[in-house]
Amino acid sequence: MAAKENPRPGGRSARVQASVHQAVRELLVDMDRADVTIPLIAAKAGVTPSTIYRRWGDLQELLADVAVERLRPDMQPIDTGSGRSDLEAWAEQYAEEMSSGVGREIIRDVLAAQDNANAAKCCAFTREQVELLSERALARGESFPPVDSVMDQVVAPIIYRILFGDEPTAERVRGLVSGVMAKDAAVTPPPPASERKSA
Amino acid sequence: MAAKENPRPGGRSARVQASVHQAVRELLVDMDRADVTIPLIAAKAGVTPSTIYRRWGDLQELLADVAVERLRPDMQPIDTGSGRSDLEAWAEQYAEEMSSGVGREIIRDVLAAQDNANAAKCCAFTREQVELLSERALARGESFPPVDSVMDQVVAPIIYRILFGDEPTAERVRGLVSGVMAKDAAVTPPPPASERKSA
DNA sequence: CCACTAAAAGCAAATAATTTGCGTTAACAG
DNA sequence: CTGTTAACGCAAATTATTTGCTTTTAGTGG
Repeated sequence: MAAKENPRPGGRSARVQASVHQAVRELLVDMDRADVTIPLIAAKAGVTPSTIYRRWGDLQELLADVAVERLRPDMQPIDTGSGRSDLEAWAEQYAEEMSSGVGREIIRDVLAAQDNANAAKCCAFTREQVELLSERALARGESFPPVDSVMDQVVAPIIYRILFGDEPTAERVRGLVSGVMAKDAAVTPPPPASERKSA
Repeated sequence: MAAKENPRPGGRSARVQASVHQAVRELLVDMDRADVTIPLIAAKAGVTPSTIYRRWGDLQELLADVAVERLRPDMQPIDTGSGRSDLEAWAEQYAEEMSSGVGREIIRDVLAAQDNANAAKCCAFTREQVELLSERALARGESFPPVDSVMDQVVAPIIYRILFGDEPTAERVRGLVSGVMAKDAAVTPPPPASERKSA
């Protein structure tokens, strides 16, 4: 049971949550993850440890809660003109962010928690980004592989390699993209095309 | 720093390790993971807690150490007659084992540890199995996709889905296999073929 | 605007886990 | 067989976690 979304969204409760989250983020900047403890976080956030224990349960849940926020995409994928190069650009940036030291730790924090709601959420964030790319491409009248295929054949391999100790290079990422474009573009040829203007 | 491979393989040290591992496995059978503690394990294993702390560092490392052993393949992939159906059979079984409750927990334990040597090891186990399938197929004179492709396009999506909260169905697994066979079989057409008999 | 209610926070005592110093055991080398 | 040292056991010291109770305060209805 991680922190609920909005048990009491007003005032104090929200302030405590924000303060604790910020304390965690700040501590993680210049400390090893293994040295971060709940009493430490509590002291820095100006709350009592029992508040954190009652609300988050344990350190892993708290870290997962903080981590998932950092995984929330902060901007739209850049528009490069074509679906394929949009996907390439997005995937390369995604791989780079995720394979950085910070990225790896964030992923690990999300996955280490008992509660996998956070993991699902983080996966959903990624999927939304891919859906956005897809919609953009289809709106242009281009073909684009099914979102599931992109998740399976581009996102999954990137994350798998990161988790299991290997770093995906930009070149390899391009290879993944090229694989999914080659295979599934044929499966989904220009569908409805433009659906609002030329009706 | 997880337990070293063989710091002093003889007698006592090995006995302690075996005893601790077994205690962990037994406890995990009928307890929630969140309730398993090091003092508990120590008591069951008949060692003092400080021994465990000194050797493994913390609970997560110990769990990861135990988990990776359970991930070691215990048998050869079954031989069904063709590379494709071998891969299909293997992948389905792999997906099933990994997506069971136990399987998920094991994967999580491996990934949650700071030390990612265990994760790498577990990935290597899987890769070895795939390599075995590949060698078998090539020895038969069949084509078979590159091992990396299978890891990226079959293994990675299975694990990704499991980790992020979604269960890969047998049908989907077959789809993944069929994807990798279709795409990469062409890239690797019957190579050396049979290399020992007809030379 | 003023109670009322209950969720969330604070505080402090009790319990449990972790760390650490030091003496002991036992694997391995010579 | 003896010396050396890694690994273990024990127990005290430290630190983290849980818990009962009190206080604060957001949300609600008079």
